[in-house]
Amino acid sequence: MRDRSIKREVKPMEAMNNGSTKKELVNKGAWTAEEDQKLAEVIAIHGAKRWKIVAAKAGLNRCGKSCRLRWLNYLRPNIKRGNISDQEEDLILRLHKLLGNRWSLIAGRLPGRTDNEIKNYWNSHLSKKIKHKEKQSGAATREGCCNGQQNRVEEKVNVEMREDENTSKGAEGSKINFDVDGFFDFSNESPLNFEWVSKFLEIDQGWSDIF
DNA sequence: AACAACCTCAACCGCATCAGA
DNA sequence: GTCTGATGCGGTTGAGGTTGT
Repeated sequence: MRDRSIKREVKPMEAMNNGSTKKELVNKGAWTAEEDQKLAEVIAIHGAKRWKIVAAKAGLNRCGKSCRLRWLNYLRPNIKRGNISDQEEDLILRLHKLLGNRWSLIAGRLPGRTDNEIKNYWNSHLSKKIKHKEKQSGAATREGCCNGQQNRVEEKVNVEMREDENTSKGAEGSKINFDVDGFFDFSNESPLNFEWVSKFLEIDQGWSDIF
């Protein structure tokens, strides 16, 4: 994977404002290696929370939000960078079908991947792939296939799942009682435990059977 | 070689939610 | 119960790289 963060020019707020007299000079734009190091050091001491304090302690003129994002998407240990495998791609597709654009939840199922990375991957690769597939299957529909209906069914599943979430997590109206947040609560789970995958695939298969 | 068009991805922005006072 | 600041999330932007002409 390319790392632009070092090559990119840092544009402090001052420069962005054309030298106008802003009280706060907040550093924006790409992070330098030096900033990364400072941030990592401060997080090692104070932990990865209270981002405003972390930002202040690091003395980087960065807002807490920016520090958090940098840590989560880049500096955090065990970050997997580079190509997304076919297996991971398949998983993303299935999870997206199930959850929609809930990138953080999807990322939670892919150890070492960040929500931002998955979101980017989806927008640049998978959404196009799907459009392409739809185009192909759309042609097939005209020849007698029922892909349009299939899409509607998928949409329906998503809607019903959202309703499940919004109501008492197990609404009566839906065909399957499925607690998304419960199911995707990973707090007590090892990231390498993939038992849930088969569980998920079972459910996925269940829907296929229903529709 | 030069330029334009397209692609990728790090980072920002705005909003929603949460937690503490 | 309300207010306020912190945090988290998804959408969007834009710099820089790549590819095509």
